[in-house]
Amino acid sequence: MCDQCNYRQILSDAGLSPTRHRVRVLEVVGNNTCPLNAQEIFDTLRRSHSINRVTVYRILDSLVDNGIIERISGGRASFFGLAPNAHHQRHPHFFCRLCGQVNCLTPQSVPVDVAPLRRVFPGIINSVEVRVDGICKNCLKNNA
Amino acid sequence: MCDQCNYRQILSDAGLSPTRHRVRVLEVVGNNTCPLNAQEIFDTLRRSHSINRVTVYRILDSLVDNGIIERISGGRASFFGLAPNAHHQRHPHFFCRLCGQVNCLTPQSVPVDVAPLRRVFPGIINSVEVRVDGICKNCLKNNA
DNA sequence: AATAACATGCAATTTAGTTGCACATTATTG
DNA sequence: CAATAATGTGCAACTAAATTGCATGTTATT
Repeated sequence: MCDQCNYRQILSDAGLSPTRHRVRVLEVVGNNTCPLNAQEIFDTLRRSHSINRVTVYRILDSLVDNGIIERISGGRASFFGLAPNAHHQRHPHFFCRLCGQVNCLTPQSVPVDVAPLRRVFPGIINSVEVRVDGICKNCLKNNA
Repeated sequence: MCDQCNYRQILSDAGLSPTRHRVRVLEVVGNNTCPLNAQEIFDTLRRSHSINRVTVYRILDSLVDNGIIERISGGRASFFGLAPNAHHQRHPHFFCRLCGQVNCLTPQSVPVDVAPLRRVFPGIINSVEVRVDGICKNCLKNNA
């Protein structure tokens, strides 16, 4: 979730022209409190605009490739949230295997230190995903 | 990779009868130096034995449910490796987005501390996955 | 205005995994 | 031991998620 990001600016800075669709996809991802999967993003967009499912997938791919958003794995689908940047610290995610929702955890909740790996790793490191799997509070209550 | 594990014993201890197929699936997963996906495990097995793809999926699911092996996400598929146990410390994995291989990193390379989360998390924590994405040494060389 | 480059839509396809049901094998009981 | 129950496996069909090829539309460059 971001109140400080200028999405058009972010796109332009990355060399992507701020087309209607790209801006809208980025708004949906950026304005949501938790990561969404491609279908949810598509469903949200189509409620108010005409857009194709494939276009959503392609835009999500390019936003990930440009480091604007990040892909988070959860169950069999990918979820998308704003990538770490000046306003957004990197943080881990929780995937509930019952309801399938992905939620953000605080950056402090699962501290990781990638520095040791960066010093010795002979390839390129693009991202580090920390994902906690289990059962969320709500599901625990509802299925008790 | 494990030289010290008695796979039949591990299965029995978990309450799973050590059928041919289960023992073989576990051998393939346990004897490999890096995690394999379901298709690779199936392809390896069918070279020497008659086995169905669905059976492989079902056995992998039950081994994961019983905490014998662990599921590691990489690209669009799941990969499988021995779960942490007496002989195998928990460790992070590296997913190369070019060749699609998953490799094990040393436990020390990306230290994580789940304790802070465990103290405050209101749900159930089943597993914590640390996955580094990027480009591996080989692909870096071959595509330079 | 012409052209090139990039973006989008649509249908078809692929990949990874799942389900339902029949048959086979193993375990349990009388 | 046979009878029965429980578990395991195979096969065909199905589903969800994502991708591809190609036509058309839009934007940028000369």
